[in-house]
Amino acid sequence: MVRLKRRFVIPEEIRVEVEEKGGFEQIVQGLPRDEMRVVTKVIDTLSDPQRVKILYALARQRMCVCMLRRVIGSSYPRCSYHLSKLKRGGLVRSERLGNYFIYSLTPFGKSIVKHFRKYRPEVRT
Amino acid sequence: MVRLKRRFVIPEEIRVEVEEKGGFEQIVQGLPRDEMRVVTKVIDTLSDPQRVKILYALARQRMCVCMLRRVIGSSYPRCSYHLSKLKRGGLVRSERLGNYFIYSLTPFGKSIVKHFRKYRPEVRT
DNA sequence: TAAATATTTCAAAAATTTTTTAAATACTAG
DNA sequence: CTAGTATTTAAAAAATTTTTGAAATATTTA
Repeated sequence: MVRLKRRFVIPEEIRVEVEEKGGFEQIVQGLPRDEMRVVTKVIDTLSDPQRVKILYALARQRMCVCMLRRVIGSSYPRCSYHLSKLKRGGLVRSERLGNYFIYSLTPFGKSIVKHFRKYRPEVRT
Repeated sequence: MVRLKRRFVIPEEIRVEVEEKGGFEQIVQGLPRDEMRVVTKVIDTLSDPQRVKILYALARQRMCVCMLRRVIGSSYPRCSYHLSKLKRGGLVRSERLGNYFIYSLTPFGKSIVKHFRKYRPEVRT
C-alpha cells in the first residue's frame, strides 16, 4: 500500500497574502541573498560583548592592544583573538607603531557604530 | 629585593590624543554601557545565518512555522529554537491562528531590517 | 649582541550554542 | 471522545566558539 506524502499546506488567511506576492517560492527566491550574507558576516564578527566594547572604544580613540585589553579586561591572546575576528569582518584595521600595534576602526566599522548610535534601539532587557 | 610592577604605558603619539579626551579611564568610563548592552543583545539574537534569513523572510511576509522551516530548510524543533531566540531579542512575535502559530516582525525587528537595507554594507567577502 | 617588550600564533581545554530525537501540548476535525 | 496536525519543550549529542598557557616574532633599548 502506497502512502501519499502530505503536501505543503499553509493556513488560508496567510495563503491569500502569499499569493498576492507571487507565491511562497517567489518570496523565498526573492530574498536578498547578498545582503543577508554580508549582514550575517558582520553580525557574526560582532557577536560578543567584548567585541562590541572594543568597537565602541575604538570609535572614541584608536588604541594599541595593551590599551584594548584593559578596556575589556583580558589577556593579550584573548584580546588578540577578538581583534583578529573584527579585522576579518572588516571593522577594524591595525598599523604598527614601533613595538605597538595601533588599532582603529575602518570606515565601515565607523559607519556601523554611527548606525547603532543613530538608531538607539530601546529594547527592554 | 622588591620588584616594581611595570605600570601601564601607552605609546607617546597616542597618549597625547588620549590626554585631550581626559585620559584613558575617562574614555573607558564614558562608553555608552546601555547602548552597548542592547546592541550586544540584538546582535547575539541574530548571529546565525538562519536567523538572519528568518528575519528577512518575515520582513516580506508573516509566516507560520511550517513555512519558516522550509525557508531555512530545517526541522520543526530547530526552527522553533531559532524563533524563540529571535523572540527573546524582541525581533519577532507570534500569535496563534487555530493550529498554526503565525510569526511576524515586531516594530523593532522591522526597524532593524530597514536599517540594514538602508545601509547595504559593501563588504568584500 | 642580549634582554626586554608588545603582540601574535598555536594547540589543548573549557564553555557555549546548535542540532537532534523523543515526548509533551493544544487545537481541529471526524 | 479519538486521531491527526502544528508546534514546543527537554535532554543528550554534536558542533562551534572562546579561553588559556606556552611558545614564536618582531622591534626596541641597553
